[in-house]
Amino acid sequence: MKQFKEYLNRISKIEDATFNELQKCFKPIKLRKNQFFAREEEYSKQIGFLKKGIVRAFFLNQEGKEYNKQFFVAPSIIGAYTSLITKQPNKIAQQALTDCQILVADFSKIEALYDEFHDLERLGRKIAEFYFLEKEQKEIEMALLDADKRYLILRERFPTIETIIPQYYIASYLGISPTQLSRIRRKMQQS
Amino acid sequence: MKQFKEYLNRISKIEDATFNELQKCFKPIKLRKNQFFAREEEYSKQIGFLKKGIVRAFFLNQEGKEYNKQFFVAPSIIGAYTSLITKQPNKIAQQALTDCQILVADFSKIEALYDEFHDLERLGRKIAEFYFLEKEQKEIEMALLDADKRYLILRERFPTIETIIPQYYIASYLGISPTQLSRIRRKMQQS
DNA sequence: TCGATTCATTTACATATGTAAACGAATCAA
DNA sequence: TTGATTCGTTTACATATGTAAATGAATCGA
Repeated sequence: MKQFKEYLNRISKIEDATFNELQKCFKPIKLRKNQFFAREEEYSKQIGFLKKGIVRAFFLNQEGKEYNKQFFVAPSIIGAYTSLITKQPNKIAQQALTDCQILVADFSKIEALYDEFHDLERLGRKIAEFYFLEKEQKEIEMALLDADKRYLILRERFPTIETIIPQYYIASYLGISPTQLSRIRRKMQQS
Repeated sequence: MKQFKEYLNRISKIEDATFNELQKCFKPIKLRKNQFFAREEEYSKQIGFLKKGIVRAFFLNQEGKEYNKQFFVAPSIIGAYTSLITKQPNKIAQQALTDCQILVADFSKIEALYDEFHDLERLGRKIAEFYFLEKEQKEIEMALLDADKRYLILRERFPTIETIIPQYYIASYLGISPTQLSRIRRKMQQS
């Protein structure tokens, strides 16, 4: 729990009393590689704090092909945020890419605490803002940079990720085919 | 101000006392077509409520070519949100595409009110969440749909927009060249 | 009214990228 | 150890899309 508290505190100061209430909502679980934290079509109820491991978020197009939207590398908050907020069916699956340790809570319980603890509401605001910033950052990268550069950025940001997950996941994250990623990798080796 | 209050109330209930304090921060301004609400490289200070008109958000790539990121159609909140949150220089310009009526406030004044008014903090959270949802929606559209379908969606969402702004702005929003948009339009006329 | 400007379209061409299939290396399980 | 499986790469080919330039229509200002 210490790791969790520090993680939250770095986002927004949280009082001890607040964290005490908050932590009561969370329980540790383990996820094996390839198990799911959130599934498509379900109404998501749970939010998690990823203590250890890597999780991918992905969705499927009409032909059933996967598009990897995001990688969560611990420490990170995970969960089908959009489904939790909108109470609509989840479009985005989240799956463990490695064995994971996670603290899990019912999101409704946390929402119920917002009324009582203003600093928790503030934390919620900061997290939403942070999610927004991440999205905008990716939007700009997708619009401004070609796949070569996005690949380099990904490798800088998560140097270990390539040793852990297959190339075709990375290609999908970059929005290109595995063939194209292979071409990019070859070109980069030559120079 | 009524329109503004109703707009906010639809996002999150706001008490009269809170709104009274809040509205003191805002002043009406007008923007002529092509004038800027936010500029690149500046440290943004102001947030706005767009009462009337259309504003585009865009940024430039290395060659100085514009990419239209978003269209704000009244009623809407505008402002360089990322710069306001991070206090970093703004990367995204916002420019009036039509004559506009806007309520403007110093963002720092609003942030100062967060401490006092819990319901305002909640509103801030909801707005951040809403921004996030919008971004995720666009991310999914960009990843899953080809330009043809994204074009149709844009036309459904803003039926008037094509009569107001040039095609090459729309092409840029869709992430394609004007040539390609023209090809798509021709194909759609034929069928 | 007339010339200039803006803008959508079109054409020709080059290129980037996807798809499908084959191949081979590495890994894994029996 | 061996056969199967997974996965990255490569090849061949088709196609989508960008760029550059020309054209023509519409609009605007003097």
